[in-house]
Amino acid sequence: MSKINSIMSLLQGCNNMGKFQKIHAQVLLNGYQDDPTISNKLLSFCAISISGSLAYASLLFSQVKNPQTSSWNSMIRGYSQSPTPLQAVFYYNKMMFEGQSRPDNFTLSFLLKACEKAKAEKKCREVHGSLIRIGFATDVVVCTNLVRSYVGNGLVGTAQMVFDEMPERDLVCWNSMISCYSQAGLHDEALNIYSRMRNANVGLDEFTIVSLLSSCAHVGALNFGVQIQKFVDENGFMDNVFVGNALVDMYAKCGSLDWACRVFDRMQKRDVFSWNSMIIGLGVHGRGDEAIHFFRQMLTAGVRPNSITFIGLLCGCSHQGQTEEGIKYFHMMSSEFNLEPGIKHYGCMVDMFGRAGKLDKALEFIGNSPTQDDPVLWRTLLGACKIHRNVEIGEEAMKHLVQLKALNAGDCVLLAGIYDAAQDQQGVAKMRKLIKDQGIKTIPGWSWIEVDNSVHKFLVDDKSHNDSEEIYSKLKEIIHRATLAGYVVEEESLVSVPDSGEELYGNSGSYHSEKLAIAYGLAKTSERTSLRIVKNLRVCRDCHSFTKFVSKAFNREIIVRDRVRFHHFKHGTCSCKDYW
DNA sequence: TTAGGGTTAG
Repeated sequence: MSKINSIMSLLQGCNNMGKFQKIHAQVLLNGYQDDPTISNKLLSFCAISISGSLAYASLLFSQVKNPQTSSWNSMIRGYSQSPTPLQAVFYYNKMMFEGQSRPDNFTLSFLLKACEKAKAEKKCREVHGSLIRIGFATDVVVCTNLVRSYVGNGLVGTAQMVFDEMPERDLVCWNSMISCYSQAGLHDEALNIYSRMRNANVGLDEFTIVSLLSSCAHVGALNFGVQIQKFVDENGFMDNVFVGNALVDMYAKCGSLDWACRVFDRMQKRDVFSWNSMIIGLGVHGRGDEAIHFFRQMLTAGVRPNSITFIGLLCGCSHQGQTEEGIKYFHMMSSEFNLEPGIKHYGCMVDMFGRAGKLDKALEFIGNSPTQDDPVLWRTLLGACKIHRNVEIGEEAMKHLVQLKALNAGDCVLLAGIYDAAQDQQGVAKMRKLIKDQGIKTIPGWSWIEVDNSVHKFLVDDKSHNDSEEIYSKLKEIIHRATLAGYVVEEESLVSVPDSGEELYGNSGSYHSEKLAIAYGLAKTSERTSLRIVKNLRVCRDCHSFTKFVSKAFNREIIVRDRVRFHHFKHGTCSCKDYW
């Protein structure tokens, strides 16, 4: 074996910098440092392998005379994966400036990865221009990287355009587009891309399935999720832990905890994602004690919890009013698992004490949190003040929201409700004026329901649906039957913003989106079918009471997922026991 | 003998 070959084989087996430095010394001793094969190999080990060192790679690179494209690629690739991806852009600029070597398809792929990670939008556009000029606009891998880089920089529309113009799209490319939409929270779009993908005959694999299931989970598309599970079983994809986890999460988020459990039990291998999905699922369904039971099993199985596990646990304790347990797990995070509670864990605690009526304790937790500048904590407290009709602490929370310039219409509506309960009409008027004068934006409320594999979305007083007439006449019948069963309209807050088209609590005379979704569901599904509704805001008291009576009058189970938890309505009662 | 895709919170 020649000396060069023996050095190459030593490098092949190298797995730490100590060994590497010895090999490097041999290279220098034999004067092989300018051999392109050797120098490339040295560089790629330092720049790319897990046990390498980018600082050492930079040093080596500075000693290479006239580096070849592959050497530049090693540096650009190495930095694109590092915590300082902008350095990759720096090396690319240097490469172009020196002009000795030309970038190839690999250079551009690594560079686009760096632009995605570094949030270098301008550079991403520039690379787009370059790759067209150099002739890589037809390279499916380079273009897939371009699409991802645009999405990573928030330019979803441009990414879609690049995708649409690609002359050839393979399975990975389609999967990328779906996962980009799914990760950007654009779940309708992710599901729509899939229907286009089916026509393209590229097939689908585990990656496709995982992204699709994640989108199904977010929009509550249970029927579609069930179809995917059939496909999973037929193709033996259950062995894949990602697929199993995504199925568990989909069922839990679609309100089917029994099915989530069944999938969980069938899984050959479970990781922290599998356990977290179950714990969070149980927590948001208000089954905190079962979440704790799963947590104990998780520890017995030797799986280490992470900070998300504790969000699930604390959320479960909060919805079940178990403050003592909640405090225990909050402290356990740091004392037993070396996990520092983050702002979201403090948020769970504020919510937990707030719901339980321990408003002083909630206030104390905000004071102890890592930052008091988070509007979410104050908003949570304000919500609790609404439940417990506490004007003084409510005003305190409001004061902080104003100071943080984070006030929204929902906050004003909450405080108006608190004033209203205290029969302080001046306070109510003050809030109404605040919304109007400051032009505070409201979040449109909507609900959706999946019937026959398609999702139907409703806004407040929505008349845009094709079956609108039928929906409204059904709603009249439902209100009549619910009233016979004991339903009485609950007018809550007197705040309303006329003509805003927004859904605000107690906007008397109008129909909240979930009522329209329920009417559609009852009109279009057969008797005894459960209705599953997803809502982007919290359910108001009136709709909550309405849904209870509808479940009784029509003998239907109605499962509503609101912004923070699940409500299972059956025989006139709700699983949250009116504690929400 | 160098490239592109996946899950939990928010």
